[in-house]
Amino acid sequence: MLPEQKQNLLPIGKMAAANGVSIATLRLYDQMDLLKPFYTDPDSGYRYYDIRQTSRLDTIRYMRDLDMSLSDIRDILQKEDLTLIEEKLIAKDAQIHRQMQELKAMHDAVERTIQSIERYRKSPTSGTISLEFINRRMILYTPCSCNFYESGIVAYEKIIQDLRTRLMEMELPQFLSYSMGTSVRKEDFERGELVPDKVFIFGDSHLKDYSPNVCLLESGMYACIYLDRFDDEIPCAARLLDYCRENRYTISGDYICEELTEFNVFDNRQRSMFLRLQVPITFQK
Amino acid sequence: MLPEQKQNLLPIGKMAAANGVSIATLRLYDQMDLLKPFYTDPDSGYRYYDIRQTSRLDTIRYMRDLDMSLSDIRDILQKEDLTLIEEKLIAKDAQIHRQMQELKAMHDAVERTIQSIERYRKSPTSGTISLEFINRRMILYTPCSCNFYESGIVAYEKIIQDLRTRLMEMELPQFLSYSMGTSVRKEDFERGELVPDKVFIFGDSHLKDYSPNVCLLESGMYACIYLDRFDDEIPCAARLLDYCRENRYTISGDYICEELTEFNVFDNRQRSMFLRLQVPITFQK
DNA sequence: TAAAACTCTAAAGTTGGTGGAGAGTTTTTC
DNA sequence: GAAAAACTCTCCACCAACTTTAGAGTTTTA
Repeated sequence: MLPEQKQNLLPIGKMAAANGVSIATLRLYDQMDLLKPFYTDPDSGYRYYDIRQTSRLDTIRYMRDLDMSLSDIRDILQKEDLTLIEEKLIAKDAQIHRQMQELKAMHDAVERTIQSIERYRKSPTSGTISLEFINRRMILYTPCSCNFYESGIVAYEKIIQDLRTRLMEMELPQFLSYSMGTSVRKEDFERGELVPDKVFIFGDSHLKDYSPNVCLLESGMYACIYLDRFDDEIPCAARLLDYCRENRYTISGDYICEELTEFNVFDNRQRSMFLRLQVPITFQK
Repeated sequence: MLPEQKQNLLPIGKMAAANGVSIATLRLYDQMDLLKPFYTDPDSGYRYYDIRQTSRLDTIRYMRDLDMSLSDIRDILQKEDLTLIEEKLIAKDAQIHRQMQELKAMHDAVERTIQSIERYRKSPTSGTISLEFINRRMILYTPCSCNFYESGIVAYEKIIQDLRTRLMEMELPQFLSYSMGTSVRKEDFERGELVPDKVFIFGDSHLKDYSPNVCLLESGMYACIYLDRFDDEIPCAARLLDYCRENRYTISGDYICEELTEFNVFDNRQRSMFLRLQVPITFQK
């Protein structure tokens, strides 16, 4: 090829710079038959592009930005079929929609986690008793067949495992960003016996669609006590019961142990967590 | 290790099933020091996990779902620093925000492209003259120093190249999904001389923030003629001018040649495009 | 004509996995 | 207690869409 014929042709570096892609990318596209240089010098192997090839490169980059695979793009470009392109674009649009929903869910999960870290940081010292208004909450539970207060942590973990599979079946992931809890029936708690009734996770509005094993905890005033070790639960629950009696509060529902994990960073859950034991109460008139 | 000590330990397959990950993934996490099995048999090399390690795995999966890299996750888990985790999460949240905006932009671009394909499909036959109301449009332009009607397509391509780099500098990608155009000043057009004034792309509302070289085309009635080849522009423009004169329309602004590319699938832009030549007009009272 | 700038090919690295081969180990079944 | 089934081991190759590097050759500029 004569030099004057090359005047409208761009060597690979110029072509790359003009289009904001790397030289290696252009070589890859050549190799993959996506964009062949207008002319390749048979002696030196140098690639020369026609300026007008930028429009095809545009198309490729456009589709790549839309996250289509190179082989898909090659197929589309080879077929030169407008209907096919339109179909792919419509499918892409649907996919973008889904991705946006996923991102929204991710955002919610991150927000929840950040809030829970904040909460952990500002949690009261162990032993603090408080009276709080707590909003309505949705829970997803597993009924408790064994008494893990007696049979130990391993039994508890097994039940959690059950909850976990339940969650996985629902395709409701991000187990982490929900906090967990256990409940004891009002009657048992009032007798001073911690017999576990349910193990559950607190969910958000997503949860309400999945009906089985989901229930509502009513909003209301709760007597609460904070602690930072599982081992202290039984004595603290007793203190809470005493507190309610001293103040003549009427216990109006089940006892709940809410497990606020800081962030499950460590291999054992024992460290870096705190618990908020709570009973709903009403006041005697 | 004695068999009874293994009773609370899960071999890799059970652990994988319980957490909805693959065996290979667990092995990878082991290798990458993300999650070491609680016990590894020194003879057989078999991995045994403690049930409680699921919480760490949760954390890893959570961060993976948030698209963090394994090495980032390892660093976070090693540091065990709550502040660091929170920082990362906040950064992640910001990134999710950006991604959502990107997706929005992608969606818009896809919509635009689909519309332009529809439009191409339903375009009138070449030579059709029409009177249309056209809405206000924003354009990003490059002033035209040379007359490509005379000096040919290569000069035109060079100007487009200039526009392209301008767009790239603005980090406004997806050149493809905007249609292009050229304009001729009213006075020149009325004299029947096509002297190019600007080369531009039509943008949407994004564009208005970037002030230099952006301008507005007012809404109004336009006399238009459709054609499907660049070569026909000059005679068609002449026909359009005649048409305006015959009907005693007053030309109220610059002549515009709008290049509606179907989709830049092919190496040369010539094929599969159509043009809409247009002049804004007012009616004599 | 030399130096600088550019380009070539080929191979390896990147990330977060998946899949397979061939060997060894545990558990189940008879 | 033996055989069969199920499980697990390591090591290696593979995926996409590049990026990076090495070592050699080519073109442009001074």
